[in-house]
Amino acid sequence: MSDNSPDFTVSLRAAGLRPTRQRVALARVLFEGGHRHVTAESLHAEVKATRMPVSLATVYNALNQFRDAGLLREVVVAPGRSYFDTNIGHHHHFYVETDGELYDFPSADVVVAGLPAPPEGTRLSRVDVIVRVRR
Amino acid sequence: MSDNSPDFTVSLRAAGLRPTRQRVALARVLFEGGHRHVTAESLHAEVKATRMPVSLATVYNALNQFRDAGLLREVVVAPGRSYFDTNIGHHHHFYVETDGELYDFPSADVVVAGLPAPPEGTRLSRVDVIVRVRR
DNA sequence: GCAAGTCTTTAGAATGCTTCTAAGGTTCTT
DNA sequence: AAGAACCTTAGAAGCATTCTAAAGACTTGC
Ligand SMILES: [Mn+2]
Ligand SMILES: [Mn+2]
Ligand SMILES: [Zn+2]
Ligand SMILES: [Zn+2]
Repeated sequence: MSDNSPDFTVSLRAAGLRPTRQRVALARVLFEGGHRHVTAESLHAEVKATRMPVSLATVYNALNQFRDAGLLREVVVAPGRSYFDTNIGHHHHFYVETDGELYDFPSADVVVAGLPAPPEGTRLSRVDVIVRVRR
Repeated sequence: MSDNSPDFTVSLRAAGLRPTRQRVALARVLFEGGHRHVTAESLHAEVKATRMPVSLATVYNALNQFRDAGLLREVVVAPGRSYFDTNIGHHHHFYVETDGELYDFPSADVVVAGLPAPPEGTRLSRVDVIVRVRR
């Protein structure tokens, strides 16, 4: 590579995924700017606009693979409304119910204390805090 | 009414809903015992077992109406996985990702402190804490 | 570089959950 | 009891997501 763009080929390979044209194009849209909250549909629209057509099935495949590889996390806010989040650090969300928008806020400010022990035989996976607001 | 069962006719009417046979049968299954987490499908199976057949469309209609009336709350834990919760008091949830079970825990024990102010022009609706665990 | 092997993409079909349609039935009001 | 309003229902439709299987792309060893 002779330019200064991040080498998604390397990170995809490190995640155990072949760096195909489609996955590289999707990774660029997802990870080149700041943090993003995308749906499969919105990402599909964006990547098509880059003149690298990718099928919707491939967008779903890639999002699920990226999530399974730890490159993304999934946030479910409402039935049939799932966002993929490029911010994989500790943080929580505002969800604006009236228009479907999702905003981050750092978990550093928030204290979630006094959680009971997980049910017998289970191990903690993640604590999601979703603050639902309306306009 | 001559027996000692709760009069769902009254609570349904208070919620602005006609106490039809179907809604009363559903209310009985939902509210007669302790708190419940049901899906449309699971409730449909239960009410059919009471020999009062109700269509699945009616179960969906009733769950949405009960929720809109504040008799139930909806908890979305995963894409395509929505529970209706008869516990409408303040509490939070353990979600066992590996088998789809949902358990309550009281919010009294839990402190969620330091939440940032809601985005401009929005009002707080609810704070959901979902503690995800795996077996 | 080339072939073989493996993995990926894709269009379109299928799925699963939820909502809609519109026709017939129930409940409420007078 | 009659009219009006509302409710239930089967089946169709909708929507997000996954599956199928055939064609294409990437990788490895030569
Ligand atoms: Mn998914
Ligand atoms: Mn619903
Ligand atoms: Zn986020
Ligand atoms: Zn609950």
